[in-house]
Amino acid sequence: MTQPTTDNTRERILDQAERLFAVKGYEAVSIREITGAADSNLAAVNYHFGNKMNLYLGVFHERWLERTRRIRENFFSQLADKPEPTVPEVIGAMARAFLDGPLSDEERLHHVQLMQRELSHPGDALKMVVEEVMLPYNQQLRDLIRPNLPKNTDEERLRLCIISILGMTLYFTFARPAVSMLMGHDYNDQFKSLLIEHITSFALKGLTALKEEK
Amino acid sequence: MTQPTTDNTRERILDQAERLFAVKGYEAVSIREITGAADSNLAAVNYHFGNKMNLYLGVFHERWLERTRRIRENFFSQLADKPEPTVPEVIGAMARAFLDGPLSDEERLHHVQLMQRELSHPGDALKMVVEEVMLPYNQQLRDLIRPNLPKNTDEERLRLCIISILGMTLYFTFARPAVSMLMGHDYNDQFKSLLIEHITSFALKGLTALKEEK
DNA sequence: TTGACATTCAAACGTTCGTTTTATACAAAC
DNA sequence: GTTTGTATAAAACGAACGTTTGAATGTCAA
Repeated sequence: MTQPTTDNTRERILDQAERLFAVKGYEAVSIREITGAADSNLAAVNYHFGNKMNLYLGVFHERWLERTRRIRENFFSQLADKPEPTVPEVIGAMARAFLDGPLSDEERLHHVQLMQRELSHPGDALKMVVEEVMLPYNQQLRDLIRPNLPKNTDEERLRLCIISILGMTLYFTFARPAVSMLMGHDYNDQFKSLLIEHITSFALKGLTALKEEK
Repeated sequence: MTQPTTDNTRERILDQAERLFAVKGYEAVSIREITGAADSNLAAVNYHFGNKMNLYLGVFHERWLERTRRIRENFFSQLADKPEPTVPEVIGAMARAFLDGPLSDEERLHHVQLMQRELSHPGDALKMVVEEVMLPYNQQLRDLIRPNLPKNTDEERLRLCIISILGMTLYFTFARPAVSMLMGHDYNDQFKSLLIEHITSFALKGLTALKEEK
């Protein structure tokens, strides 16, 4: 083989780093723990990524962004055969893409946990998360929904609605342990369906608030 | 004076520990940083609290719970002269209690950040947060709202609505930097008013989804 | 004044951390 | 065959960590 395994170690480190950073947080994970889980040498992190923070940013650039792309693709594929999707179709597609989409339960949790960490404790990755992901996705959602709203709909209020819907969806993902305790049962398939249903109908009704401004 | 300052050091440590734990997270803060900010000796933490984790739990028990109590009091005082408050009055009071209530901007941020950290990365304080605060508060909100809903309203769906409204409200607090970037301006008084208005109207409309179940 | 107790302090404990260094293995290039 | 470059390995670095120790200080009752 010419290129047998160019960089298997690097990929294994990224995998384990994403998992551990998501579960425990940046400071709570040591390089030794990551390289141990990745079956590689301690110095491999510094060889492939320079230092720990660069590995953290690498997780976002080479893993997290990829997951984001898959969620977005799933979202648009749900609307592919609908040239002019209705609002409930858009909202439903978004809820399904996040809660029942292309990611496994574990992947989805890690994905949102990493994002969550940057949102509540802004670090070096927040700018990228907002500018490269949240801003364009928010705008796409607005553009899909706006044709179905009154022409004089306030742009600022529409933005707040989109943020609310996404925030609600994220909340049901990363606060899963608390939600389970509050609801009295865990996240089985039936409950996930109920969640998607709830988010869709609640958000759909919430959006009607836009039609009643003075 | 008989009891001049029984334990001033202990209180200063709790103050600084809450601030630093909220801003940086548990693992990112060292005992040396806390005692330095509190102008006390390094060993004071271990003398007054035993160890670092006990100090963290102490922050929740002796600071965070107190803040929760003040928010709840503010909420109920808004409804004090209304024996049978309407749904918009309840929702509005909740949004104001969280976003414009008795806490300073800094206090509110720290309060929600601490809570947020436990929700997204469950630790030893999550059980207390959910059982002593979220469960009773959720129930009180449900009891206030239910009289104004159809009698056959599904209890489970109502719970989901309450969680959604609280989640939305929390989201606008702890994700403030991201929201600012998405909205294009910062959290001044005018924007906070707009937020309260938005949350109230969006949640009110969202609740109407409960009336249309099969 | 003495004794007992509570609190503060400086110093050190052993451990773990991120990072660096040095050496080794192995491929392709000359 | 030698050189060059890439990847992994073991060992060590100084710094910072949480925690413990034992002496010093202050307070109040006897």
